[in-house]
Amino acid sequence: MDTAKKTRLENAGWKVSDTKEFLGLSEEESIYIEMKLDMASMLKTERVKAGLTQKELAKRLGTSQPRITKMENGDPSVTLDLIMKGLLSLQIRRSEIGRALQTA
Amino acid sequence: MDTAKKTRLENAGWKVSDTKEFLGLSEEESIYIEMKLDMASMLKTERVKAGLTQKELAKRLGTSQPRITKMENGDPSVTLDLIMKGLLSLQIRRSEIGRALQTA
DNA sequence: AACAATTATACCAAATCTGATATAATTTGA
DNA sequence: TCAAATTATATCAGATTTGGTATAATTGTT
Repeated sequence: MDTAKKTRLENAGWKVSDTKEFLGLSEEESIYIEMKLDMASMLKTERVKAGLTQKELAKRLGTSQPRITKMENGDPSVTLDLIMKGLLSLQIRRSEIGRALQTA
Repeated sequence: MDTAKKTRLENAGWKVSDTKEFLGLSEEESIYIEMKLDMASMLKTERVKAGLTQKELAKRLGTSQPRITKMENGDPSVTLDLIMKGLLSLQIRRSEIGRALQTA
């Protein structure tokens, strides 16, 4: 089941409650995905806070701008590893990451 | 990161970037690796605490016992994603993971 | 010591992830 | 509005990660 279908349903007026219920994921799977999505949006927040464009962050990380888009949007083709490296390249401290994970 | 540590990591299978990049990114790289190693040993600690063998955890996670070994020992061929999934499969809460990241 | 149970190492094919490129869509500013 | 800047989508080859299997090493028990 894919994102396109979810979007289609939503555009048709369906209110899809949450990722877990929709995809029929296990509890662990959904927590994992939410963790990743939260870290992804943290990356975007912090990049903007730092006044950088995706292109600039891409250069700093040694990757391409399109990949930054994927990272920030929680694309499934992006690992938590890559997102963490992105956060660290923005000088976000490990303690901040931990706190975000804890409270999010 | 000093040369001894770099050598130690390389001998353990970690590929540390070349000198130029090494100078610029060493801090982030080492924090990332330490994060992963800490999560890895947390996985081992929690598995043992739960009274499970690697084989049992492997079955629960849908993988093989040898991969659990790699996960617990922080083998470079294991992503943070996989380690997180392991922790979650042990019913470790996200908040605990966050706290561990924060304080470790 | 001998045996069983557990953990670690080596290797592989298949699946997934990555950076790159091209280009489309959107946002921003004059 | 219009052009420039920024962000998003599509595609792909190469690299990395994955689960599986075989087996070696270690640990624990009698």
